[in-house]
Amino acid sequence: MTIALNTAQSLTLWHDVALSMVKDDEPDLSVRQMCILLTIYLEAPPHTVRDLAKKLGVSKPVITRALDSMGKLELVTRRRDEKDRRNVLIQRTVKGALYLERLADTIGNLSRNI
Amino acid sequence: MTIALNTAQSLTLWHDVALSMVKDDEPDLSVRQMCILLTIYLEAPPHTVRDLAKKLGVSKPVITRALDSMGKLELVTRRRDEKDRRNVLIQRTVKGALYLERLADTIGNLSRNI
DNA sequence: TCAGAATGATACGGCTCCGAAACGACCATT
DNA sequence: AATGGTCGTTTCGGAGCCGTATCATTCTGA
Repeated sequence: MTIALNTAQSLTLWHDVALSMVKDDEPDLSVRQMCILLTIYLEAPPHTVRDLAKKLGVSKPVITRALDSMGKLELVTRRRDEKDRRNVLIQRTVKGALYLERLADTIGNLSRNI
Repeated sequence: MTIALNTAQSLTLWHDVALSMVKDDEPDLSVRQMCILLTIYLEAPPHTVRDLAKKLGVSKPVITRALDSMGKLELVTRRRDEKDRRNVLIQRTVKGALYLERLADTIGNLSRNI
């Protein structure tokens, strides 16, 4: 199935979703944080700091700090890789999955009305 | 025409667009800034600080500061309302229109591939 | 005309984030 | 065991944004 949004539909959808994110109580994630979170949940593990930095084209500290913030919100967790203890494996959480499920619901519902 | 995105489609689209925003050179707009910008361009004028604050459910300083930032990027302009000089009318710019046109293109193109 | 309301901007203290550089822990090779 | 490379984190100064409270300007209506 192919979906194609025209200009007005694209912007309206983006606006409506952004508005719902602004209006709910939870603190807004930055575009970078959202991008990291979605990568972790959409792509197959394992996820490491260096891989994410490369995928997003940002520096490693950006990833570390974003994981700190989202870790406080319990949207992601970190664990040492026992096979190679230099690596940190980034993992999903129940709260993160629910957060993105809600986001998908919002997008899906709003996409129905444009 | 009705469009309905399922969960995976919604999140993939959001991820892809966020990634393209992160990767381009321009500084990322916050969710609030984006929401304000889209409101200005999608809804009919006039737009005032207090109206935008009410629509987004945020305080007036949030709007003032977002307009400052986006004004520096030349995405919006402000002008005094001569009929009631307490009001400030927020206006579109060529640069802002082009910015959103590009965003809509990105969304439209990425929506075609999911 | 003048007190009060309305509007947008600013001051303040606090928090987050940024990019670049340096760091400690760990691994691989010899 | 030593060395060089890899990985994630931390540090540093600087910049941006937040919410609350307050401000100056402008309008309104008794």
